Amino acid sequence: MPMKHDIAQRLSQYRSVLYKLKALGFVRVFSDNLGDALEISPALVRKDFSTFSLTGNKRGGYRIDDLLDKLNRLLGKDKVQRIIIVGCGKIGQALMSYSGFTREGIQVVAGFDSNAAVIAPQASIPILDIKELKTYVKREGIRIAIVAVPDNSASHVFDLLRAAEIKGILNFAPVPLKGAEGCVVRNINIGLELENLFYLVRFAGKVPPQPAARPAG
Amino acid sequence: MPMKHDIAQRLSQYRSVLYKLKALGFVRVFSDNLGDALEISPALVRKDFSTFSLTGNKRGGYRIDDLLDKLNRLLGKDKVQRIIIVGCGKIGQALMSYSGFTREGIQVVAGFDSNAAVIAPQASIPILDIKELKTYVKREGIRIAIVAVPDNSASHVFDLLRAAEIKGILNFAPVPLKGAEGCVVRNINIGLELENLFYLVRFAGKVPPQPAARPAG
DNA sequence: GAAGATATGTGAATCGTTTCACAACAACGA
DNA sequence: TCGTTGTTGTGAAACGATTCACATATCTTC
Ligand SMILES: NC(=O)c1ccc[n+]([C@@H]2O[C@H](COP(=O)([O-])OP(=O)(O)OC[C@H]3O[C@@H](n4cnc5c(N)ncnc54)[C@H](O)[C@@H]3O)[C@@H](O)[C@H]2O)c1
Ligand SMILES: NC(=O)c1ccc[n+]([C@@H]2O[C@H](COP(=O)([O-])OP(=O)(O)OC[C@H]3O[C@@H](n4cnc5c(N)ncnc54)[C@H](O)[C@@H]3O)[C@@H](O)[C@H]2O)c1
Repeated sequence: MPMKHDIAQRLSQYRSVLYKLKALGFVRVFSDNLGDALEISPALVRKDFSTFSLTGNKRGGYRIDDLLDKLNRLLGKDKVQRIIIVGCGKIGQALMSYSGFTREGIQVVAGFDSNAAVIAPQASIPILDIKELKTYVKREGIRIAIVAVPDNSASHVFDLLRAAEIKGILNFAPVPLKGAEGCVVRNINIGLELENLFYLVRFAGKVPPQPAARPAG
Repeated sequence: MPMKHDIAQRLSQYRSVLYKLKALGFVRVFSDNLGDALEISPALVRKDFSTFSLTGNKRGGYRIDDLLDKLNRLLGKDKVQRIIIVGCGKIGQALMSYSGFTREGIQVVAGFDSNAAVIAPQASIPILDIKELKTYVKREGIRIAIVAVPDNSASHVFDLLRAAEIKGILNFAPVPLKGAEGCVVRNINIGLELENLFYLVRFAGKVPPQPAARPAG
C-alpha cells in the first residue's frame, strides 16, 4: 500500500541517463552525476538505489552495465510490453505510428474504434471493432491500454476495459477516470498542464499564493 | 521560492468540477464534495481555499459562482491565453486541430516548422518558418510554447525559444529540457508514463520495492 | 602495507504537505 | 431567544519524502 509516488518514474529516468552515459563510453557513474542529470540530490540517488538493492562500490561509484541490468529487470524491460489503443482518432493514430515506443520496448499490437470508417483489421497494426475488445484482450493477455476517445465516451470505454480485466490505463481524455480495484489509471491532461504553466509563468518570482494582506489588526 | 508543487493543478481541477456541478444546477458546495471529486481530504480543500483567500460560509459551504469567479481570475481564465506550437508533425498537428483548447480559453495562434513542405502561412492557424519564431513571438507577445519536434532537435529549439524570451514550455520530446532563469518547463513523456504504469501494474498489491531480505544476522 | 582520498550506504534530522481536531460561527427550529 | 446542527477556518500533530552527516569500504600512492 505505501507507494512512494514517483520513485518508479525516477528509476526510468536513471535508466535513460545511464544509456546516454554508456553510449558516451562511460563505464561507471557516481551518485553526483545522476543527481545532476535528474536535478535531484546525490543522496536521493543513493537512497533510491539502496531501496532497490542496487549496490555500488565504496569508491568507484556504480557500474553502469550492472545498474542497467538490474533496472531493466525491475522495470520489466527484459520483455516487450504489448499495449492497445482505444480510440483511433487524431491522438490515437499519432500514438499508433509513433516509432519511439519500439525503441523503449513498447509495442502497440492493436487499436480499437467504434467508427466503421476507421476499422482496418488488415493494417500492420490492426484497428478492430470495439466490440471485439474483451475477446482480444483476454486472448492476447493484454494488460495495459491507452484511452484516446472523446471525453463523453471515456467513462463508457473505461467500463469496457474494466470488464475485459485490463490492469492499467493511460487516459488522454480530460475526464479524470478514477482507478479502481485491480486497475491503475494515469491521466494525462494536456489542457491542465498548460493551465498550470500559465499559472507558474504568471507568478514566476512574484509572491505566488498571495495570502491576502490581513485587515490591519 | 517555496512553491507548493501541485496546488495550482488542484485549483484547475476544482474549477473543472465546479463547472460540472453548476451545470447540474448546484449553487453551493461543501469541502466534502470537492474532496470526493478529487479524491483528496476535505481538510485539504479547505486549506487550499484558505491559502488563496477563497472564503465560504460557516454553514452553507461555498458559493459556486463565487469560487469560479475567483478561480478564473487566479488562473488567468479571464482572458484568452495565446500559445504557439513548434514542430507541426503528428503530435503538433493533432494539438493544432484540437478543439478542446478553445473550450478552455486556450488559443493556438501559430505553428512553426523547419520543413518547407509543412509551412502554410495562409492556413487558419498559420504554420510559419521557424526562422520567423523570434520576430513573431516578440511582436505578438507570446509567452507559452509547446515543443513537438523530434528528440534530436529539441534542445536546439529550446535555445531558439529562450532567445525569443518565451516564458513557459510544454515539451513533448522525451528529452528532459531543464528549466532556466525566466523560463519554466514542463515535460510530458508518454513513454515514461507507460513505463511507470507497467511498474505499478507489475507490483500492484505485491511487495513493491522489495527491500531485499537481509542476509541473516 | 599504511596513509590519504573518495564514494557509498544509511540512521537521524529536516522539511514540506496533508490530516486531525476543534473553536468559531451561521442557519434553522422550537 | 436559545439550543441544536453542520460546516468552515486554522493551529498543531502526523506523515512522508528528502537531505544531512558520518561511519565504512575501496582504491591509490608511496
Ligand atoms: N487531439 C489532441 O490534440 C488532444 C489533446 C488533448 C486531449 N485530447 C483528448 O484525447 C481524446 C481523443 O482526442 P482526438 O483529438 O484524438 O479525438 P478524435 O475525435 O480525433 O478521435 C476519437 C476517436 O475515438 C473513437 N470513438 C468514439 N467513441 C468510441 C467508443 N465508444 N469506442 C471506441 N472508439 C470510440 C472515434 O471514432 C474516433 O476515431 C479526447 O478525449 C480529447 O479530449 C486530445
Ligand atoms: N507521435 C507520438 O505519438 C509521440 C508520442 C510521444 C512523444 N512524441 C515526441 O513528440 C515529438 C514529435 O513527435 P511527432 O511524432 O509529432 O514527430 P514528427 O516527425 O511527426 O514531427 C516533427 C516535426 O518537427 C519538425 N521539425 C524538425 N526539426 C525542427 C526544427 N529544428 N524546428 C522546427 N521544426 C522542426 C519536422 O519538420 C516535423 O514536422 C518527438 O520528440 C517525439 O518523440 C511523439
